[in-house]
Amino acid sequence: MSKKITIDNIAAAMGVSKTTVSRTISGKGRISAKTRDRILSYIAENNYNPHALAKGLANSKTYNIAIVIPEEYNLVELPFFQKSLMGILEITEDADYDILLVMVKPNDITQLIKVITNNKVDGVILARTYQKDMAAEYLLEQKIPFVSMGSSNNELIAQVDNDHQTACYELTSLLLSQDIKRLALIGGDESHVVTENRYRGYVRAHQTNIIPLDQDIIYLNALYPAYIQRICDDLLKSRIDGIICMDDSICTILLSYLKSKKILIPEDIKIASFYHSAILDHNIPSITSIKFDEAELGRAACCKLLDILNESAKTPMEKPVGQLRYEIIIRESTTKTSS
Amino acid sequence: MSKKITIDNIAAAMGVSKTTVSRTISGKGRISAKTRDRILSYIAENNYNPHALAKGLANSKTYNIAIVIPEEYNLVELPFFQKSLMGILEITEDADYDILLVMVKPNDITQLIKVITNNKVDGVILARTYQKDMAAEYLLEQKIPFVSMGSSNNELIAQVDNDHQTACYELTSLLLSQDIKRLALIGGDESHVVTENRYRGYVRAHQTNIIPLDQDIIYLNALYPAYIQRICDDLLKSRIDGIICMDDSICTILLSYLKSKKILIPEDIKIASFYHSAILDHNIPSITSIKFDEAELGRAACCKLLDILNESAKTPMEKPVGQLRYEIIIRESTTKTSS
DNA sequence: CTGAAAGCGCTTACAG
DNA sequence: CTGAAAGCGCTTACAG
Repeated sequence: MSKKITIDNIAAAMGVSKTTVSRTISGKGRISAKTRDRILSYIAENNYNPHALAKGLANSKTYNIAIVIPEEYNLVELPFFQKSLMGILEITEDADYDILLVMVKPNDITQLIKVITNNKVDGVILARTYQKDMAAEYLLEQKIPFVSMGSSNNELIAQVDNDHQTACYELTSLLLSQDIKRLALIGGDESHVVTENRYRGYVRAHQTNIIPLDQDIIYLNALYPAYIQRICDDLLKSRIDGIICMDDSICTILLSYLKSKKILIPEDIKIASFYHSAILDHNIPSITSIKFDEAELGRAACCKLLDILNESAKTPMEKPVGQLRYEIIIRESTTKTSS
Repeated sequence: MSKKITIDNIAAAMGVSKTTVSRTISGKGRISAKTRDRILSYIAENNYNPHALAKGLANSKTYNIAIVIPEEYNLVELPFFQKSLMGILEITEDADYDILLVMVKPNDITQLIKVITNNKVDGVILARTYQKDMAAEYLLEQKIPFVSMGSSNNELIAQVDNDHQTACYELTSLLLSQDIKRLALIGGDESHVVTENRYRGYVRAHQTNIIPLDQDIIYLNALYPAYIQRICDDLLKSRIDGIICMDDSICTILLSYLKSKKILIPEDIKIASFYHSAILDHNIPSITSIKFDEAELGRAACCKLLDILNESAKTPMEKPVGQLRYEIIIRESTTKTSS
């Protein structure tokens, strides 16, 4: 189309200085209503758009936010990432910021460092937190504003999260109170803070319900199908009544394996899981699970970061994010059989 | 940490002009080996990193690529998007570019326009193509380099795709040759180019196998569960032998409904689908499906765009992307029952 | 209310 | 081989 129009062009066409043009655009400083309106209408007609780079260079901002995602999302089909990302995008739609995607590996945050040292972003959202989190440490050290989705043990880190501990507490209590006394737990990566939180909820529920905890039916780091199957073999020998899976990926593998072993659910064993995903809900029998609003989590994280970024300049309006809720969806897999 | 170091600082410290520093960094123009090495080692020690914005402003590049994803990914749990995104990120890791995420709605590409007019990106990857594609038309008109993942009917558009037509042709032929003569087809959004391509493969397979086509057992635009169930009711009356689903989302809904109707698979009806996802593979019975390498698709798209972006400057090296293959995974849902 | 000028950090003809 | 200078498009004290 027509040539890219700049603030200089406008100034020349209007017979004013570019200072004036810049000011009417930014709304800073007093401009006579008359010249302002003239300039504004000229801008509208010739549909001028500021050059983000130049603007950014002048006030050392990039108007970009990085979302850091672990490479492991490559392997699993969990919709968590996609849904929370959509929530983040909803927020940035109306903000001045755009989203830059950065992928990091377990012990390799070079991509994040690259993006930070090249000054490509103003702030960062961490899509997952680890007990010992290289990315978080680096950002803290560099004094880059960031918020993490998922809890961190470090209080210096701005964070948003669903209450996984209470969620797991409630789910566990619910099952224990249904006469499922020997309730196993299979969890994922122990280095994830979220794994620890769920574990704690499970423990707490046993204490409250005065049911002894059996460490032999608690398995963490169940990351590979083969290991999950071995766990399953062990559990079958342990005469358990039920199993809580910490995510739908674990649960899916478990379900296939149990079916191959002709174990009936819920007759022989009750099953419950985290994440109310399609794969669990369409399963026969459908699986009791905890449902989080991932998009809401993304929205909350993004709002929080925007608040931090604007804090210095504008009034710290700290939009209260509200408690992020969850829901326990009861399905066939934990329902008493009518026999 | 230490203050951000600039080209000016280096020049001062080294007693040379910033021209010289800039040149040794970019490698353009002749510099004496001696001063070059001095500067280079100084840079390494004080770990200097160029300011991307300033660099970009000077040579009017942003070093960003936009990935445009449709909002509808919000609704479905298809791992397609996530996997192809990971492929794209793999490529940009070693390139100078970063990935900016842009979400568009069916009839609203304002976010894309915003990113383009604000000069935030140098090129674009379209994650989905439509028969009439607002985004593609806009980019063509603005002369922004872009490539689409998925086929387009417009030859002016750089595109990468799996061969969905041949894939559907082969799958259909395979089933027809197994004595599944009345083979229904349930497809998604007709405005997607990919839907048309699969449909054509289905038709072509009937012609080749000299089996009459029955339009009454072909359903497109099966976008909502309720509609899919109604289709299913119709099909059950039509005495069909098998059904091909154009995606795993449709297939999942179909499977639940068929189970609720006590229809046995594969005994009563054979089922096959596109997308070899966990949900179909873990289903009992497991579902025959076509497997694509989504990460490879992302990689190919990204390489192609990088080629286009570099074409003007460097030598057009047009890395040949190679045919993107697919695989038909035969599972229980189409296997002859031994009765 | 308005403008001339310097500056953000880099690049690149042009002239030695 | 090297440098002074102008420029990318915007912002913002400073001075009217």
